Amino acid sequence: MTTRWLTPEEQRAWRAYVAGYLLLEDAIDRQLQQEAGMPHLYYSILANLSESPERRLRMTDLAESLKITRSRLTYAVTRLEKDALLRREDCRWDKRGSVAVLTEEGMAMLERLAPGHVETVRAGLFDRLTPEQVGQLEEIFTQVVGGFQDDGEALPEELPWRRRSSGCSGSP
Amino acid sequence: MTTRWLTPEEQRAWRAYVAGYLLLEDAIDRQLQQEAGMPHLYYSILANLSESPERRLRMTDLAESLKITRSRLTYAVTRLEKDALLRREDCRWDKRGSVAVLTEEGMAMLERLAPGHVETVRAGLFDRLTPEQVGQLEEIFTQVVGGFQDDGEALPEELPWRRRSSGCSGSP
DNA sequence: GGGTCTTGGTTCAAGTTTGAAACAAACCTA
DNA sequence: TAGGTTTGTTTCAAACTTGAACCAAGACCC
Repeated sequence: MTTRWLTPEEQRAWRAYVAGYLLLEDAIDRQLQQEAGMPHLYYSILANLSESPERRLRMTDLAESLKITRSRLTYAVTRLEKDALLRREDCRWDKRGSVAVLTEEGMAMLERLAPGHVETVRAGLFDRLTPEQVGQLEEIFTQVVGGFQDDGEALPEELPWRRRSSGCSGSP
Repeated sequence: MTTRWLTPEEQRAWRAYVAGYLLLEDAIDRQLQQEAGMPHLYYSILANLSESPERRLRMTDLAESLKITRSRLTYAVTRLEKDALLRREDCRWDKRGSVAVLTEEGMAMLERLAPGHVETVRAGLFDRLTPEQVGQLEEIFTQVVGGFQDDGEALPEELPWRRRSSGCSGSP
């Protein structure tokens, strides 16, 4: 089959989108870099941990939830651990595994950074959108994310009862 | 003033958006990397040049149009030049300037890559959206981009008649 | 003309990302 | 239970990005 090129509408949308996310990411990265010497992803790691039960998550689950590679996560976590914002612990039920745990310092850092970060996200995005557009944005990207889930796993949750829970909770 | 946190709707939209663009960028990068050993940005540089008059653009204009730093562009252009996909020429009207010019090889490469690239963008994004959503996406990100224009330049086009054209066209 | 400021572009070191390869533990199967 | 496969994670080198510092060359100003 011959290529289905983008329609003019799609082209315009694509260009706007690419320009927009570059500007937005840039603004966010710059803000966090200034405030804490840390890029957006690293903030997201801390934020993600802070919302998990006991503020801990297995590496693979964290990577999956953040949509990044394990290797990328390893590097980031090593750095954050060096900064004492989180620590690694061995998973007691699976000796291969390791879990990242947010430290008190990490939590404090997050609380310090959150207002400025939110402000940047607002200024760059939400303050420019109507409530309807916020809904549209969610809908659009939920569909996008959903699309990739299907691709990756062929049959999502093929064997639900075998899915290991992220596990490794409970204090040491 | 106390922080205006994100509403639940905004939070959901933000999460979906961040996850979505990571997956999308990843898919696009991976596809181009496989096909041509080149990340998305490098493809965009070639594409951008191919659409300019005489397939040439000044570095600064190119950087601005792509929303990236000059330094990042310098690095990318150096690499692409090494691959003979474009070449640098001196700007004759401004001895500081240099222009990137798409070569025949570059154009050929672009034509080879375009179908697969479009297919990836379609599969990841447009095939999952209704025509209305395409319009919404454009609207949303056009507003986002617009927002940043204002920030950067205070008064956009403050002195329109002084705006230098990208210039440096015409064959050597 | 000779400062001074701005603009266009590159360079450099430090930090990050990538994908493939390496490892080790866990799981399976005969 | 030994051998083979899968899974969880790290390591490594190569590529890319970042921001600050730098070097011209234009522009402005007296």
